[in-house]
Amino acid sequence: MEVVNAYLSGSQIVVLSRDGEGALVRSAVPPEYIVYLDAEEVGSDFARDLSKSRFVKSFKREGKWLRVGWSDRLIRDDMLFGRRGGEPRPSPFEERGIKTYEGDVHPVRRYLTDSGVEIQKPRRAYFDLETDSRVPFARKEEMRILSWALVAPDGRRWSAVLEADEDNAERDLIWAFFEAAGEFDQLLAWNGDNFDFPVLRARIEKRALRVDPDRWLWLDHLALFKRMNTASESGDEKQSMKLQSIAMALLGEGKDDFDGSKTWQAWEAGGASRAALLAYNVQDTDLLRKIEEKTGSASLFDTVANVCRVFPDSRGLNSTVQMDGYMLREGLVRGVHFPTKKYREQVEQYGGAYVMEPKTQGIERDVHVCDFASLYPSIILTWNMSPETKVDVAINGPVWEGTCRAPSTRQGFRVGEAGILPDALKRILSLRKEWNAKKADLPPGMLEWYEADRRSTAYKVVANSFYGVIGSPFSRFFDRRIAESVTKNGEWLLKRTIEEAEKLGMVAIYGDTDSIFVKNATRTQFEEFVRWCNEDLYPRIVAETGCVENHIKLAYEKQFRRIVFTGAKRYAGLYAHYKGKEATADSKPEIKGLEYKRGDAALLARRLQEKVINRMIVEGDARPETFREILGELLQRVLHDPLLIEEVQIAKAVTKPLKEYVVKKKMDGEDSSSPPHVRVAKMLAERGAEVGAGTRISFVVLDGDGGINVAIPADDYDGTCDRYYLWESLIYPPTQRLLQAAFPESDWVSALERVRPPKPRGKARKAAEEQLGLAVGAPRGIPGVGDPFLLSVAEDLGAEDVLLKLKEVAARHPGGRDLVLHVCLNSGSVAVLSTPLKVSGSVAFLREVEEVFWACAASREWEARCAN
DNA sequence: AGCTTTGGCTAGCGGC
DNA sequence: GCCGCTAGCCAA
Repeated sequence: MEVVNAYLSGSQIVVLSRDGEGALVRSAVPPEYIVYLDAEEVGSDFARDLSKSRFVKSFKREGKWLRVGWSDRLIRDDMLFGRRGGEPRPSPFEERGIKTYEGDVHPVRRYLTDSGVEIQKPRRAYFDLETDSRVPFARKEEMRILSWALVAPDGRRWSAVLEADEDNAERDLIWAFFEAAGEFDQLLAWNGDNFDFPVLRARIEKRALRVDPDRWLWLDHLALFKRMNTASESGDEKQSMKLQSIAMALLGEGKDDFDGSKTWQAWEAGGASRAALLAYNVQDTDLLRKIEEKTGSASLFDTVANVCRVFPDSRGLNSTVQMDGYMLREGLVRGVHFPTKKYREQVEQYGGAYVMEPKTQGIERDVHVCDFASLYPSIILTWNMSPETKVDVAINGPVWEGTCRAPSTRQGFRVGEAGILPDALKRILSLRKEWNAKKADLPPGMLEWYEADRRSTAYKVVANSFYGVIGSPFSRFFDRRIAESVTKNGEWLLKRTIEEAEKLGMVAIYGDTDSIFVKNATRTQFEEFVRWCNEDLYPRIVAETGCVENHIKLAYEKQFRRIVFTGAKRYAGLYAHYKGKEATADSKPEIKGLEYKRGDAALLARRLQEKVINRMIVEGDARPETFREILGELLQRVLHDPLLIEEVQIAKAVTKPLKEYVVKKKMDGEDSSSPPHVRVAKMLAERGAEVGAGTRISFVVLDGDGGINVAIPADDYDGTCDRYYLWESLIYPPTQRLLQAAFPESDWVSALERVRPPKPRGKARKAAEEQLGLAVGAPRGIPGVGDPFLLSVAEDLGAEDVLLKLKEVAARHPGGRDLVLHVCLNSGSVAVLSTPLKVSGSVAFLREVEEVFWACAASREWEARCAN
């Protein structure tokens, strides 16, 4: 039997499936709250008590197991977790020291597992809601839906707009949506988990619509995209997760001039304006269809869901859920059950992989790289790691008969019969092979070819998630000892391999988790080394730890013609060949970890790094002058030219609700500052923007000169920012580190590191301050209302020029009239004093003033330096 | 409420 | 200027 959805509804599980004609068929099964117990552990007396208990609805012996069904969920919670009332107390099983198995498993999961039904491919549709922009998400119960659009994969589309600002009209609108959605099983919306889905549920309730939303599989397209699209080239693609940005990067379309924050106004205006709202709504929804057409993520996920026997909705995206689905069935078939999942307090971390600190000097040439094929899965297979094969063994001395021992953790495992985890892994990997073979037999591009390709990828996804799930304290399969044995065996294999390479005169300059970078070897020597490792070394050393199978395999992956490291996990290199295929003249460099790859680096920083990498790594230019020239040119631009917001902003996500950012108290009792992106996030939230966990905050630093940086939302950018900060903190350091690593003998520090002219001090400052009647040490940073504000004092700047420019700025600024600006000329010194009336309005003005001032200072400074 | 892991780098803040 | 700490992102 095949099932497209199943959910608890009242006192039954509603099961939906599509028949041969595609019609939706409903059936119902009773929900079961089951716990498995080890019969021997329970003993006959307690077993009899249980079987007679009024809380127990079903009682069955299944081999060594007792299968006990509770009368309902509350009884289950009470019996297993001691959850009734407020006071936690030990459960009857805990009191007797009896382990329970799978007691937490949800009735729908239980039904899917026990019945062995197949998960059908759902009929998919995409949708998007437009809602009243005046209402924040927090009050979604009052958030009127203005329009909706629904698009099918074949391009058919439905949409509707609110007729009147009345409850009945909205009721009709929502009703029409569910009528259109009726022929589909799975509904996707961008960021649906955090917006469209909860809004729709809230409005169904508010308008008392007789619709059961559980009848559909709700899948957040953004969450799907994030999970499935892991490959990304540069930081450019990580700037924004907004639908329009992703569509732009992926499809080259999507930018719409409609202002999403003004939906209410658009609707209220009626006529063409309301039509534009709906058109925008439909167009956005169609982007989802196009994104899927391009990526195939949802199709792949359908396949993963089918393999794991989970439903393809947002919940099913979680690895723990997928593994639960796969393994519970696997266990049932083999007569194995897994522990009940309980809430866990934070648990201690375990040790992970080995990362070598790069041992390089400048740009290295001809570096060979090998890596282990699927290292963690092959370790689990080789050492037969599984909860039920785990066994205590002697820590020292010979390995016991019938067991193997992880060399670092000294954890033992029985060998011979495959454990349930390795067995499942083996099946998954062999299925992957099968589908790969089928794929190879089919003409590429055929429907069946795509399906085979997705199957193969789906099995790979599941196999790769095994280790992570074993290491997760939130998973049923969590086993710290096994997880640590996996990582530490990896370390052991990596270090043993390095040792052997170095015995042969090669030099390992870097390695991370499963890879080794080697120099002082020819291609043939390295090939030979890898072959020897596979044929001789691994079978031998693995057998010495008691293993009876060896799945460890090393592969010669690539050779770098040139490569430079700035530290662990950070490098840029150019291939000589990749898997034996020679690089061509237009081969792109491989860049890892550098700011170029990071979504939280300023665009100017990424572009500079890219340019320098291309020059020194791709083109092989090794003259420091080349780079000094590039740097000098950019510095001039950064200090003097107009800069676009995209070039200067930084974007960072807040990872939790704003309230949860703990504000520490300083020694003086004052609150300490949050990170800049959090401060800006709070500003935006105050203005009414939706800022939740995961929201990316784009901001610009106006003043990064000591103390706490002054940052503003990118939307407030008016062309002014702290250009010295921009250069000294954001743009130059990433490239400086790269150049320092590549050309260690050159000096990349003194000349360009500090470009901010020194603040005047001593006599010049004092004179100006006296002249202005200011106390020494006037307030820094953004002043409060009415505070006198000493911006800067400097010597010998061509004071007349400065004054002229300042007047221009004052005249241009709308709030200039309210701002008292004093410019003091005193024997060649200039001081600017301002009394802002309203901080928010005056900040930009003040910054512009300061900008002018320092620009003059900087050009002097720069000229002086160039002359030297 | 639900959650795949650990290792490493960098920036910002506060305290000395 | 250094160090401890938080935070975010990336490599594997």
